[in-house]
This record gives sequence, C-alpha cells and structure tokens, in this order.
Amino acid sequence: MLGKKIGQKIKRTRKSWGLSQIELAERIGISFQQVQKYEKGSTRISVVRLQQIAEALGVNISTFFEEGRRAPQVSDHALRYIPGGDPIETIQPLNKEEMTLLKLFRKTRNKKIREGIIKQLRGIIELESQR
Amino acid sequence: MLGKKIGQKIKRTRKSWGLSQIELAERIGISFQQVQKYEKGSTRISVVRLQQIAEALGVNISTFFEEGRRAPQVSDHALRYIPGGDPIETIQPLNKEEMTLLKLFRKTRNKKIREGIIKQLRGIIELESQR
DNA sequence: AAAAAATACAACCAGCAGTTGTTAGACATT
DNA sequence: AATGTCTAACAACTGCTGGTTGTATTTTTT
Repeated sequence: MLGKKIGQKIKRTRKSWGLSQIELAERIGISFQQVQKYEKGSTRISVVRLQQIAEALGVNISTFFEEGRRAPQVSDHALRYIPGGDPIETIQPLNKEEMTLLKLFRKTRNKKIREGIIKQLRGIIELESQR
Repeated sequence: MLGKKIGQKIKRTRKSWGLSQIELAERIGISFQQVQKYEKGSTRISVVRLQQIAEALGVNISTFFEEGRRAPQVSDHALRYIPGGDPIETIQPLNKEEMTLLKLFRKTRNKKIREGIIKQLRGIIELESQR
C-alpha cells in the first residue's frame, strides 16, 4: 500500500469541512477522480500537491504527517538535529563525545599524527562496512 | 522551479551528516542522480519519497516544511540547547581536516572503537607535551 | 420517485520520475 | 606527478504512473 494513511486524513479533513471531492478538486485545479485516487492511496501524492491540498483545506501540511500516537523514541541521530540549519557549511551540533574528540584533535600539533588518526578511522570504517 | 526550498533542505541536512548523494541514494534505494534532481528541485518529490528521505536522514518529515527558521549562529550563543541532550559548547568553525575527522568519527558505529580513538589521542598529547 | 449530486471504477495517454552514461573536479595514494 | 577513487553536475532515454475522460452506482435532495 502506498500513502494510504495520508489519503484517509485528506478525506477526513475534507469531509470535516463539508466539501465534496468535486469542490476540493476544483480548488486545486485537478479532476475529482484524481482526488479519489489520492484519498484511496492508489497514486502517489507529490509534496507540492499535498501542499496545495493542505492550503485548499486550510490546514497545516504537517497535519497529514502527525501520527495518532506519538512514538517518543527518537534516534539520537535525530536528537542532534537542529531544524533549518544554515547554508551549506553547517554541521550538526557536536555531542559531548565529538566535542572531546575535537578538542583533543586540536591539541595534537603533529600533522603526521593527525593524518594517521584519520587514516586509521578510514580503515576502521572500511572494516565495519564489510558485511 | 518546483519544490526548490525542500530540495535545499534535503541537501543541507544530508551534508550536515556528511553523507554523499550516493550514500543517501543507497539508503532509499534509488540512483544518486535522482537524489540530485530532488535537491535541485527539477522533479517532484512524492510524499512517500520524502518520508523515506526523512527517515534515512534521521529527521522528522515536518522538518522539510518549516519555513526559513534558521539555527542560531554558533558565534551568537555560548550554549545551545539540544532536545534531550546536554548543552553544547560553542566551537570554532571547523577546518577541512577537522571536518573530515568528524565525518569519519560519526560513521564509526562501534562505541568502543570511538572511545579507543579518544583514549589514543589523550596518550599522544601526553607524549607530545613532555619534551 | 425522479432529479441531482457525490462517489466509484475503468481505460487511455502524455509527461515526467527514475534510469544509465558521460564528464569533470577534488582528494588520496603510489 | 601520475594514477586511482570519490563526488557531483549534466544529458539522453524510457517505462511507469499521475492525471485525464467516460460511464456506472450510490446517496441526497426536492
């Protein structure tokens, strides 16, 4: 199944406004049959379409993504993310371990040694990635 | 242009994790050239795709919809708040070598090994300091 | 109970999502 | 400095599917 969940939410939201498929379709400039497919989940909805739909229904687009129940478990991956970082050069904020690493690395005056550390890491990753 | 905004955010998020287009593409099972198109905004991104991308990048999908909220500049804040994490000290911008180090370090999934690297650095510094 | 409106289902087609191929620059390794 | 590797931009091709129109069925209104 494709994004069926989202389709159901579209339908629900549409109905909550008392709109028909036809009316919604007109608002976003497509055929009502296509709206059917969205709601049924038989075709993929592009992001821009969903934005149009959200606008036509007067809701925030994130509405369609919110889970009924919230899974509080987030990857520590995600924990370190800061929304809307800067242009290209931005990096993820450093966690404590990474901070330690960086400080120590900066104290290492010898260039060869720093290069060695990096080389070593490369080797380790290569090993790890061998499955 | 199409959802260019979103493409830029994808690119930014990907880079912040030090991932290449290829790596991201592999994670979601498409060609890296297609990732390019997403980032450049030359093709529409379906919602399910964006969900895959969000998952591959370890961020919530709504991240990509939030309007131009920018992360505070590092230099402006002595401390940063990371949800669920410890406060983070401000750091100097990373040079290229440090950037490389960090990327590699982050790819090292084995905790023991990361700790080993740090331990090793401590030893080296100790050696260097006794002249 | 007939008309009208809303939804469902099917078949068709053009556009584009996704592919492969090539090229070029940046880094590493010898 | 020569060579290989990794990354990314761009072009050209193609199969799939997003979107269409047409028709049938259900639900609502009068």
